[in-house]
Parts: sequence; C-alpha cells; structure tokens
Amino acid sequence: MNTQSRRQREFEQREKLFLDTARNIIRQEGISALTMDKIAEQTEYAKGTVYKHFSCKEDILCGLCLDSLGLMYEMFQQSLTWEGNSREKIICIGVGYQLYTQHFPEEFDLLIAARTNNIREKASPERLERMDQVDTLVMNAIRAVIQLAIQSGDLTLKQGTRIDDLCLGLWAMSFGMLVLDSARDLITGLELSETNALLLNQMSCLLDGYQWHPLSTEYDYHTTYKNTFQHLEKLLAKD
Amino acid sequence: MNTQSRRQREFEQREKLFLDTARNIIRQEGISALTMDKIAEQTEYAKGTVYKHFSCKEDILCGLCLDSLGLMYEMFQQSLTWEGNSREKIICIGVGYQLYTQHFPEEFDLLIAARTNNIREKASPERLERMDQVDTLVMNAIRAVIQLAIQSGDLTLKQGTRIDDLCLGLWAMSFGMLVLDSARDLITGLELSETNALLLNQMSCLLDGYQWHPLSTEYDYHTTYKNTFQHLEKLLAKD
DNA sequence: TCATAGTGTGACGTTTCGTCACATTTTCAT
DNA sequence: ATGAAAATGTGACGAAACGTCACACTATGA
Repeated sequence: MNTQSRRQREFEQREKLFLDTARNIIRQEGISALTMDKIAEQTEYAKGTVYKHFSCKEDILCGLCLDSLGLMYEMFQQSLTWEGNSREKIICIGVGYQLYTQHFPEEFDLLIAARTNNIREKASPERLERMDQVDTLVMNAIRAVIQLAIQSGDLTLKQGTRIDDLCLGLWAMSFGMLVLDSARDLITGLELSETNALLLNQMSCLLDGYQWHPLSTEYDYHTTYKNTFQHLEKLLAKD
Repeated sequence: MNTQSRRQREFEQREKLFLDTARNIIRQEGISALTMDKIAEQTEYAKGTVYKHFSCKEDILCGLCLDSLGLMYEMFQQSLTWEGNSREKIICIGVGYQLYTQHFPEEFDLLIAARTNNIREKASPERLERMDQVDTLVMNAIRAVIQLAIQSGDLTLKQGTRIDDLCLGLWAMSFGMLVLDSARDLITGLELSETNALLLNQMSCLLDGYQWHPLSTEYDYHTTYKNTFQHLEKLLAKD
C-alpha cells in the first residue's frame, strides 16, 4: 500500500528530472540538440528508462509544454485576483502572457510548435489529451473575467456573439502578437513601436471595439499596464 | 550563353519538381513521412541531386513555405483591387488569408512551423532570407490599404500609434484566429460561433476600435464578407 | 575526336531512434 | 532470514534517415 504510493512518487520525480534535463538542453543548445541519448546520459539513467516515461521525443516536447501551460495557468489565476475593474483584469492576463513569453522564449517556442502537426502526429494521445485539459483551464480563466465583466455591466455582448468567441479573439490577438513579436527580427523593414506598448495598444483597440467599459478614452490603462507588469514580474522573479 | 540559360531553367524546373513531390507526400502521408530518400525515389533522381538544391530537410520545408507565401501574396494583391472602401479591402485580405488556410491546411501548418526555432535552426540562411523578403511583400500589401485608409480620411491614427503597429495588429489577429481555429477540435469545450463568422466579427471589433470608418454599426460588412468570399473562392478554384 | 568542365549518383559512415531480452532490485509470503 | 515472483532498469541492437563525397557519366567546344 505504502510502497505503491512511494513508487508513484519516485516515478513522478524522475519524470520531472527528465523534463528538467530536456529543458536545460534546449535552453543551452537549442532544440535540435535534444536527443534521447543525451537525456539518458545526463540523468544517468538508461535510454530504456526514459522511454518508460515518454513514447518518443515529441512526447517529451509536449511534456515540457504541459509544464509551461501549468505555469501559465497559475499566473493567470494570479491575474484574476488583481484589484481593479474587469478590463484591468484582462490586461493583467495579457501582461502575464507577455511576460511569460519574454522570460521563457524557448518554452513559448515549444508551445507554438506543439500546435503543429509536426509534433502532434507523433506525441502520445494521453499527453495530447492532458494538454487539451490544461488549455481548457487557461481558457476558463479568461472566460471568468468576461463573465465578470458582463455581470458587472462593463460589457454587453453584441447580438450573435458568444462569450467563447470573445475568449478566442483575445487569445488570438495576444498569441498572434507574441508569436510575431518573438520573431520580430525576422520581419525586417517593420517600423514598430516598442514591444510593450504594442500589445497594450492593440488590446485596447480590440476591447474598445467590444465596447468593454471603461473605454481607453475614459481610463488610463497605461498605468494599469505598468502596475500589473511590475506585480507579475516580481512573481516570476521568485523562481 | 544559350546553354547557360537552358541549364538554369532546367535547374529551376527540377527544384519545382522536388517541392511538388514533397508537398504531395506531406498532403498524403503527413509531415513525418517526408524523407529525402522518398523524394529522391519518387522523382527518380538520386539523393545527392536533391541535396544540390536543398541543404537539408528543413530547407525543403522552408521552400514549400516560400511557395505558399508567394501564393498568398498574389491573393493579397488581388484583394487590393477589390472595389469598395478601405475597410472592405482589409476584409478582403482577411478573407483571402482564411480561404488560404482552409484550402491548404498542410501548407498553413508549415507556415506556423517555419516560425519556430525547430525549423529555423537548420534551414539555410539564403532561404530564410528569401522568406523574410516575401514576408515583407505581404506586409506591404496590408500597409498599402492602411495608407489608403488614412489618405481617404477613413482612418486617423491615434497619437503614438504607427502604421506598422496596425499592420502587425491585423496580422496578429488573423494569424492567431486561424492558428487556433485550425486546431479548433483541440480546444474541446469551447462553444464557438461558426468559423466564418468568427474572424469577421473579431476583425470588425478591432477595426471599430481603431475607429476605422465606416464603423460596423454604419455599414453592413457581412455582405462584403460574403461577396469577397465568393470572389476569392472562384480564384482559388482555378488551380 | 578528345580533353575538360559540369552534372548526377548511390554506397557509405554517422547519428538517432525505439525495442526487447535479459539483469537487477524489490516485495512479501513463508 | 530466505527465496520465488513481480516489478523495474539496462544497454546492445537493428532499422531508418541523414548528409557526404569520390567517382561515373554527359555535354561542351576547341
């Protein structure tokens, strides 16, 4: 009975060890340097043991994404507690997303890659399933703020628009901006404002378009942005 | 002299043959089934010859993306000629983007993957360079419409916002929506409107937020959407 | 007609993957 | 304490794919 749970615990610890090692290799040498043999060697386990945990290399990548998503979820939960009106809470979530991508560019890169068939074709169904679940949790965090906004009267959905449409819209805008911005040096010849102003401005326009009150003309969200930024940055620094 | 140019032509034709073959393999068997040996075998050339054209597998993927981007650019150029106000032109571009992703999901998948270090770490610098160039062309198409809108008085940029910020915002929203939507079945538990309405609604809100006239309250863009959709779909059907 | 430059080839060495039969350790009933 | 059985860990191995390169073949033009 007791040994059962100990075994389980050891198994989970080892899984964590493998993932941490993989993460380090990617951070230090890039994703193409990640091999199963290297993970085995650095952890001083045999390759077969690694395969007891992960069905293939892509499965490990998804495992790393799962960790990332979990971290992101925690941060989003933090954002929900931010004191302020509903729009400020949404901004706080956006800032969290942005900070995350800036602190963990490699992980974000993986998150993008994991939306790609390249990876999904190979990863194990179980882990893909788990990723969906965390995805849903993250979505729920956003959904909660939207519902709050509707309840408090800050937001009235237009005819034919659903809550989840808005969820996806906000997510899409943030995701898109961060993907494109993370590859900003690729897009040569673009004359952009500085990164931080970019996301806030675009989100402000979108939220104004939704008629989510108070509008950016009625309220100073730059201050909100600065404050949430500092707040969340402190949280991140703890790691 | 003459033989020179003939050689050159033959070389380009063969490159196209390799790419077409690769595309077919991906479409039929998925990206993980793509191997250099398979391309060589199917084209009845030796592997060494394939490597005369592409430095590695990832380079081929980028080659496919280049083709995709070229096609997209052509479609965007078409959109610029759409008769209507500046907002309708932007919508036409968005619709083009959407149709593209729906018609060529595999290619779109590659476009996403090609923004990832996974691929970029390995592809040849020359081809990455060329991709940037086409990226820039595509951006220019969007930029042109924004400039038109400003000139015609439909749009006035807010203080501190640049044309390229708006470019990126529009691109980000569309890209984000299409990425997330292309993986829509992943995000279980989401209750979304149908795909087509989604992008239009979100773009409408964003454009309203920019105060890009005529606003969606003053003009029926659903009709525009339908018309542009049909128009571009005909163009695509020609292939 | 033949020397030469240019082009194409596929066998080969290397890397990495993923497997599996066997070795080692742990457990638990006696 | 002991040993049989169950659980766990190992790493040698075969297969698959990559990318290279010395050589073979072909085209060119003097």
